[in-house]
Amino acid sequence: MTKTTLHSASTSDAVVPVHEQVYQQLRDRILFGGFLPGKAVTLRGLADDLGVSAMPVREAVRRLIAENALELHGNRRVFIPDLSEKVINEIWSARRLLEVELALMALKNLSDDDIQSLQDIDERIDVSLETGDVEGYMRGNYEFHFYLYSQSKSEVLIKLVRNLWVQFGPFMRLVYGRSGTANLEDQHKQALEALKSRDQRALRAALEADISQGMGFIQETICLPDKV
Amino acid sequence: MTKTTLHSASTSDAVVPVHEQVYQQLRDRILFGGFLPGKAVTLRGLADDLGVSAMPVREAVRRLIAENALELHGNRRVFIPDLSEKVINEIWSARRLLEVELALMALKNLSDDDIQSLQDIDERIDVSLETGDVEGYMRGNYEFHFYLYSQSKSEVLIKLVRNLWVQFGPFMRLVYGRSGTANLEDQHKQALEALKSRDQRALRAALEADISQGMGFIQETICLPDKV
DNA sequence: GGCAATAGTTTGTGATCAAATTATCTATGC
DNA sequence: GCATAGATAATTTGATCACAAACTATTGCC
Repeated sequence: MTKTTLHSASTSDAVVPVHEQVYQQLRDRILFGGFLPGKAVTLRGLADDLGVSAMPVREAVRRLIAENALELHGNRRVFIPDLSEKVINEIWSARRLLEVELALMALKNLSDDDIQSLQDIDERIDVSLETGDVEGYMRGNYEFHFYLYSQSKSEVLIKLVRNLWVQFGPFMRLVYGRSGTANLEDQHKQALEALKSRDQRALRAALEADISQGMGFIQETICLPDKV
Repeated sequence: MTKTTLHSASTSDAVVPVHEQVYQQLRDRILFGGFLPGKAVTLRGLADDLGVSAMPVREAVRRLIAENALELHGNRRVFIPDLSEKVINEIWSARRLLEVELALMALKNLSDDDIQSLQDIDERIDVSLETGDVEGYMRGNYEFHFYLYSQSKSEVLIKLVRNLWVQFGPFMRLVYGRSGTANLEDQHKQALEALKSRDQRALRAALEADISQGMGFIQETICLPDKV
């Protein structure tokens, strides 16, 4: 058990509430595979884990439930969602719909500096892939996609997409934890080429391939009967 | 096969927690125009208003903030969002993207009984339009759309769309409160015709017209300089 | 008379506590 | 040996309180 201590930053004058810090930490852990799908969490357990009282955890958890990052069952217990194949397919098509749209919108606003930034992120992803750093890869992948999407300047759509990402986050870790990062093809290279040449059709194809790779892996893992 | 199962199927006598009831009431008020855009709400105020303590309100409000139905400012105060024209346009295009997709998916599963149910809802909408019952119209409109979308069986997309509706709910009331329901054309008639004839193209056109009418009204109202 | 400092009020935040609910463990009967 | 019922432990839920930040209105000063 890792006990993390939350302390207010002494240098920053902006006081960020504890429930906000708890929210960020929990969302990060969910997004990047800190929890296993289907596992139950308790308020007191999380509170002890994070070194805070139960109250801020309550608010953060309530928020994460609303964002589909956590699931509240009829028993009043909170779970990491264990998605069915059907739901995975729904997320898959929703991602295709929304993220392609976001990427195309972003392409219009994208500067050369932005492309360079994306390339930098992608190089860090390559390093993570080589060293087998699963969490590093997941963080890099998230950063790559949302850096691109942020250039669309469409905060509304971005929030919806983030809503999807927190749902399959725990599964991504499962997939990579099982099959490793070795046989992962970096689909971002083609996306970068499409961005450089301002090719909408190629960008759409690259993104759909990238999404299909990720969600396809998840779908295969779901169908396996064995559990960890 | 003996008596009752202990742990799983005890949903019959489901006791609904107070924070859940508060959430539903507040969401309804937001969806159907019970609050004005830009207005601040207070936890104690809402608690007194609903006749409950502050704690359940805190949880419900935190949840609504996560769903973009309420807005948490840096002052830590909670507001009904006052959307800019830019955000309205983002919601507009997001609605077009998602709701057309949902309607087309629903069309595949739609039975004749479903179409009859939609027609019944639409007749109630007509009554509301004639009597100038703004809230009745808004509830009927919501019911019509989400009955249709529910037949898509895509819970994930539906949640995303509901996330959009709570955002423009307060503005709809502003629009209809200002211009009345008299000059509202019922766009659902064309949608119903398209559903009956299973015409995808016509359905898309009808839905886009319906969405454009609503969001167009909002956009016009936004641009007006006067405030209530 | 206008502006800034200040006191009083309001409000969100976090902690603590009691009651209700659910899960887990244990013992008992068949 | 297995299932069921009761007892115990763990957890959520809702209420209350203390505190700090923010807002309002007043007062005092130039």
